[in-house]
Amino acid sequence: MKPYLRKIISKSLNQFNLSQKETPEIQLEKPNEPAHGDASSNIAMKLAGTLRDNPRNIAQKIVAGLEYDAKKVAAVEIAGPGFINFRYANTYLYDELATVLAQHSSFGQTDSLQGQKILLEFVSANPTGPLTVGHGRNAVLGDTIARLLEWTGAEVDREYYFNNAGRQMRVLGQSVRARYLEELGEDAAFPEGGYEGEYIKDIAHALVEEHDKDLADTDDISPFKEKAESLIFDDIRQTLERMNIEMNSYFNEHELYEDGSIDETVKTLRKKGLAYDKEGATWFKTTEFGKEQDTVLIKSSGEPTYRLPDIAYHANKLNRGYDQCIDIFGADHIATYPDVLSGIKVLGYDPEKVDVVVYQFVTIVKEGKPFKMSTRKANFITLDELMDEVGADVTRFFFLMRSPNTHLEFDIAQAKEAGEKNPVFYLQYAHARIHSILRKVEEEYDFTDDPLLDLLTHESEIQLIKTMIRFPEMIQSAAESREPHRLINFLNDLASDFTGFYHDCRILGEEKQLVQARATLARAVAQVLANGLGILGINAPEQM
RNA sequence: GCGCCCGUAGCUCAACUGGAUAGAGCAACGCCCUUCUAAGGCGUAGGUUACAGGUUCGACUCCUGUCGGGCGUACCA
Repeated sequence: MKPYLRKIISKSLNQFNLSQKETPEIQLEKPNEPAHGDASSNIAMKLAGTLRDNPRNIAQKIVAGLEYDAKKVAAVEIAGPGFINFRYANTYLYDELATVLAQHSSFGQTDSLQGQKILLEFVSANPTGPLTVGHGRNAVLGDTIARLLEWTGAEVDREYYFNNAGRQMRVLGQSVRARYLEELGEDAAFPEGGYEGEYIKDIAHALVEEHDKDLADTDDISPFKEKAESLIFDDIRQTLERMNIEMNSYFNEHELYEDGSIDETVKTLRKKGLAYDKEGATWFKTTEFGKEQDTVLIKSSGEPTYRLPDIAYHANKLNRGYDQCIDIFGADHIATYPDVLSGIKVLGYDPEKVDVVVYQFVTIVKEGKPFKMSTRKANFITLDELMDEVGADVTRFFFLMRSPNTHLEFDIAQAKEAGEKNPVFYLQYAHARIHSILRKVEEEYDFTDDPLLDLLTHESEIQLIKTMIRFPEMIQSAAESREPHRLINFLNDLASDFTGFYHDCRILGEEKQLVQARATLARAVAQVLANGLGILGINAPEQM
């Protein structure tokens, strides 16, 4: 509908003989006041400056020049300082309702990103411990954005990037070794800053079962490290699967060393004069890109910092032919990605193709107090524990409810009592309730003719249809802005409008044709709820 | 110190990216189950959108400053 309105407005604007430059973008929005119609344009106000005329006069002229199809638009009004308000015709609403049913499980899909290949990198937690509630926001956000992009036509690959070398993993190996020796009854000094979690003991135990005492005398920590990595990764994969997340690939940072791209990256940076040696380390001249200080790429120990492989990794991704690469980062990485963008630009790639979604931290509230998590200190709540308590649906919903850009407060106690009052149930309940009604309708009626949708004239029915048909537009905006919470807000509105309809309009027991029309409407709503919940990765049960 | 993000109802958060009278959910209070699921609905109360300026037809949204919180500013990831 909006494209149609834009078209007719644009046509009417021809009367002013505006140049390309003078023609503002025609914005249409849904007024929050129903009295202001179904769509509203501020175009007259935008033009007031260039046309040097009163906005209401301009609006008059635009409206006078509008040619529209009465089957789509019922009325056009001028209101307030110069808004042009459109009211949709019911025939248009019935057509759209029919479209929902015709497209069923694909209603809401668009082709705006058709042909685009996107690589979405997320989670990317190193295998040093189980996924915690802190990782949850990243995981769920990434997966849901991927789903949104798929609904707008893109082909999305989900990738998990990790690094199994370096100091962290060394300490992990040492921690496992200490627990291993401990279990064998030998004296073992636990490494300073080691990983204290119970899961380390489980790994050690597995090693004892597998190798008995054979590893006790070796100084090599790699068997400990490798076992830890493999068991922890098994656990991570399982957690992700439970959350309805499936990765297409796991990318080991190590590959970048093996294929020489790390060396290549440094070489190129040097050649461009953007990398140099100082005090035994290799530095990246980030001051050239507006940073206050240069940053270290390779430490004097010879070990690269994470920035270097990060740059090489992004080059690698773009090299694989993706039109766009999206990263999901926590706020703590905010300072690093400008360096990555600078780096790949130097390497000859288009930084515009890299998009970073930064989400703010999750504050865990436990027993009414903020709770600081640390994987190392074993101060954490795992995603598995959370899902044991509230299930995967609530877990996903909780992380998606809020804008990525705000701090998310996660109250453990509140999440636990979620069975009673969690908002996700409101959506699932509406869906289940519709199916319950539809089951009864099927039992009692046998329809042979097509439904007469124009019997749907009640205010609640019209309202419900209007909300429902905004679905594709919502997906579009949620995908573009990478803000899944918009979809949740929309589904809440839809469920709420359905409940209004449910109270105002009975289905069972009415005259047969009306039963059919209303059941058809209800079916369409259930379809949209199911599609929306599907994008969120949440179940849409037919019974609760 | 500097950079990024945030500050909206008692609490947790929305507000279609500059639109018309700032909305939900919890919590509080008062109603509504012989009618398709009360995991629901209706109503009441709750606000100087942190504060002070500015930009314009119009500001929660943009610009400047102040205060408060988070994150970063590492030869840690």
